[in-house]
Amino acid sequence: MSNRVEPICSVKGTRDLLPPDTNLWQRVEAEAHRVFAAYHYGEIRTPILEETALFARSVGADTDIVMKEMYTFRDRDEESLTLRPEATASVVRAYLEHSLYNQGGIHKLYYVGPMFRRERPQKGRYRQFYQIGAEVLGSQSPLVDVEVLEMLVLFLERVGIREYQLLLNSVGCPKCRPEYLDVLRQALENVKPTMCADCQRRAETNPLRVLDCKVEADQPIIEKLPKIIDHLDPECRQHFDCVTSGLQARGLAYQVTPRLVRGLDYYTRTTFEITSGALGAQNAVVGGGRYDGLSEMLGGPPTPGIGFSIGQDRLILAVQAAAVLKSEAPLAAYVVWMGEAALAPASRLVRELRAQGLSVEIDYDPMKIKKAMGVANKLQARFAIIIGEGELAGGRYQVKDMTTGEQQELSPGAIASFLKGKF
RNA sequence: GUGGGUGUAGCUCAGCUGGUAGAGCGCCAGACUGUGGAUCUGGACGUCGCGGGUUCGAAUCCCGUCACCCACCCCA
Repeated sequence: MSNRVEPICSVKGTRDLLPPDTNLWQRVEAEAHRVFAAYHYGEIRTPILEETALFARSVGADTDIVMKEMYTFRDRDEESLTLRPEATASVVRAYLEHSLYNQGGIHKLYYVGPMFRRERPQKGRYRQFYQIGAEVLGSQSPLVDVEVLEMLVLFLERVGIREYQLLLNSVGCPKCRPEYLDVLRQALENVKPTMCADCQRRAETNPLRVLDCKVEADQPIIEKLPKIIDHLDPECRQHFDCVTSGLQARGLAYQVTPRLVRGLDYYTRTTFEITSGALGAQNAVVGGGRYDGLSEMLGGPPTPGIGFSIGQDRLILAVQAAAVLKSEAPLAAYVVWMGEAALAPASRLVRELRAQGLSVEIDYDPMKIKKAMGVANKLQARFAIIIGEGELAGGRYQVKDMTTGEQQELSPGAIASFLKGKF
């Protein structure tokens, strides 16, 4: 008798991804590799662990992410390390660390991997979540913004996402944003008392967040508040206009959303978000924008940048809702053998087929044919290959099409090419 | 960090006002000893999340606790 031991579960907000779901994850990632490569992006892989200061300096010391959501700990030598809550800071850090700016030109990089934020989990929100993101460093052209969005839209359509909205805004730059904030604060002074409690608080702590309020009664008030896109300086205004006209020229639909305010400090000018229905409250699938000052914040030379990150967990939810891609990993054949004498030839055939890249399964425990055919069916094998005494004697194996029920005899050497013709 | 909901078989869930557990699906076996998907028959499987309390008796009532889910917040 064994003593009962406490089972160990995955920690809160983390989860195991299992087949067949992982097949869908792989296909989404494969599509990202294809699309991004077509736009001439190269993959970057940065450490998951970074010095804490990297995020404090880039994301912003008084953002929610840095203040209360990071997994931060002291290493054995007392250094403060953090599990990355996002990847843009790491990408820029790597860009500077390897002096890529000295190579001239622009750098287009993308990444896929896990991020960590210690929030209360809910639908589409996990403590370990996955992002697929891309960054362009070294260009301040608004047409790069347009191209980034074009690539994003192509990717989403490739994975079967149709119902989405591209929300677009500009948050100005360190020159014009403070001026806007003054205007906004002044405007809020008058209407603040009529707004919800949260907004009254936000009006003090973070006026931009007021714009994001979802309380119905506050909407008419918010409508009348000054919009940042009406207070951009000439350069920012021109940049924004170039982005919108560029999107129009390429037939990309967008919606200017004055309320769209990104939560990270490093954003400048263009910001955007892509939302999808069927996602619950956490409906942002993609967030991104321009961050022209980030390099300097991290001690590098002035280097404009723009990027986005896709919430892969949320994307998968949306893909599943759209039901275009399904989780499936087709099995080409299941090999049924009867009698000890058939096992070795069956194993040889399986090895040959697999070496040809065909997905093939075999069980090594003896089974009655009825049972074995049941297994072939359960595994959804496209073909069952039957090898028994008669087949060994005749040198030809039975190959049964499990979808039609048709069966034919083939010599062992002919099976591989026959199957390959079917896939 | 705050609120609400849910924890019963591998999965989805039923179990009324307390009398110590059920269905469907799945799984195993047989009907059908070299051919799956259909049907029928039989079978295995539960610390009723965990701990405590009330009670002759708790899956059921009470308290606590943990986990998951959803929402707030924030964001991907």
